[in-house]
Amino acid sequence: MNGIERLFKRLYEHFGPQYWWPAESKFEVMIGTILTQNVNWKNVETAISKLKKERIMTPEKILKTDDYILHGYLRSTGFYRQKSARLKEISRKILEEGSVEDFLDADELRTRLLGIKGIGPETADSIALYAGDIPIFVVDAYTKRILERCYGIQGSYEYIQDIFHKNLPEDLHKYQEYHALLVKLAKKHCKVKPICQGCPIALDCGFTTQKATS
DNA sequence: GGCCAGGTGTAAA
DNA sequence: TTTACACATGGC
Repeated sequence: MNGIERLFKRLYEHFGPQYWWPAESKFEVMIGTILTQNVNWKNVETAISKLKKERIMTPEKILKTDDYILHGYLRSTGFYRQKSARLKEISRKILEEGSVEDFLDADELRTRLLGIKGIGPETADSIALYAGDIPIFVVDAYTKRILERCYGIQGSYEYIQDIFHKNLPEDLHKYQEYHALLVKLAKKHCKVKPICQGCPIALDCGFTTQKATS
């Protein structure tokens, strides 16, 4: 068992399954991946609740909603002007394909997603993994932080992603759980400051018991 | 009051 | 190819 598999095993044994992505529909997953860009998930939940309460959690309704109104619903997620435009753009692309299912089932999902303004590698992979059921590893800021602290590994998005792809069997549910578990660990024990406080995973690294230096 | 949060696009070095 | 910056709100 390699280090990447060992890390997964320890995370899973400690935290248990996370059952990600937290959403009631594939479209809601897609909306969530865009709204959570560089923003606390709590702020995203507020906005998603409003979209559901107003019954506009569909591509058709999003497109029909006035920009000014949509801005109000998305305000808590920050960058709300950009994000309103991005939700409308992906809704438009979905309807061009027919439906959410058609959009997700068509060929070259990741490539098509990356062609949409406002969707970068992490958002594209999150949609592919959690809505498209395609086994591709999602790399986020938490993943990079944990790898750097625990293993001294740094690199581009693709470099980090390759490490997971090369060290894990291609397994949709394992990829889904692994990413969720990394987020769980980082939120609880791998904050920016203080670093790695009370990490329960006992990784083979020099940081797990180190106290904050500033 | 300052730091941080499940990024991305654009422009300049 | 890398770096700097804008985008913006809310929790702690």
